[in-house]
Amino acid sequence: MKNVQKLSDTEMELMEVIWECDPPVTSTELLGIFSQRGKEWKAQTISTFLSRLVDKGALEATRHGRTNKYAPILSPKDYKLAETQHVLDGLYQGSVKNLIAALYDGDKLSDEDIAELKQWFSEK
Amino acid sequence: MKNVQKLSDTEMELMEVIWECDPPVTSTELLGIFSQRGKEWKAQTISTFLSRLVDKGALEATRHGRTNKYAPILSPKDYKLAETQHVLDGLYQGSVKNLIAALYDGDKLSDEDIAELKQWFSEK
DNA sequence: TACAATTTACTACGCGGTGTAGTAAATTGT
DNA sequence: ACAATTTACTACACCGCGTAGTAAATTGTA
Repeated sequence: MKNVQKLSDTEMELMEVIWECDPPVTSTELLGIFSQRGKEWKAQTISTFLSRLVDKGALEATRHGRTNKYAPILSPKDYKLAETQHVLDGLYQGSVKNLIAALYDGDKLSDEDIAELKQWFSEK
Repeated sequence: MKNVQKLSDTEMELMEVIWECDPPVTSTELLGIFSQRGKEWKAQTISTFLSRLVDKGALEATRHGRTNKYAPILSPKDYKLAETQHVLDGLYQGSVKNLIAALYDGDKLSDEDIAELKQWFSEK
């Protein structure tokens, strides 16, 4: 897993969709999907975002005639891990225990959370 | 805990220092501290950041003669919680278990981590 | 085969945040 | 009364973002 570049909100929105709708996909397909969801983008706007995602190493584009097919290089798993690691390192000295303790200390762990986690850990 | 505004890298650097060196502090004191660490800022630069931090609701300034004393409103705890919650909500549907599972799945949990966490949970 | 339509590549632009700092105004110690 | 200090206000260049126009490539079709 290489250096994962930070994605903007809209870029993430695109990635989410691409991850779901089994790739590779074309810009036109995406345009359709977003239009269904009420996102009325100009074709050009989507294209720009796709290009930027390619630049950032999140997508890969392969030419087919005049259209591109886009497929993820970055997996949701890798992206989320990278983001999570970033927070972990930046705020908790990389320690998951510190994170959990902080959440607990800040009353952000419900009883259900704790039960769930206890359960989870007992299985490891 | 109110709406915590996102702080930039340098703003965070300032906050970290202020959190450590028991507040309230003056811009001149901070200037000194940063100069010791090799950060040679113009006095004005620090002042600007302090003002912005006041605007963002992270600091509170009280006038004493011609100088200000700055004290944190936002605690490190609150800031970290807010950030953490943001990631949790954005990437893991707000579920800590999802986060832990993702880390585990991505081999980001060392055996020590797991042991430590098991231990921690057994005490709750 | 020439042309109209489609899709991408390249370019642009306004906006807001960041890092940096100058200049003006307030205040104070001398 | 004045020089020094500190803040308030303002500025500015740069970058990323959201958005899209225009030019170039390609293709289906008349």
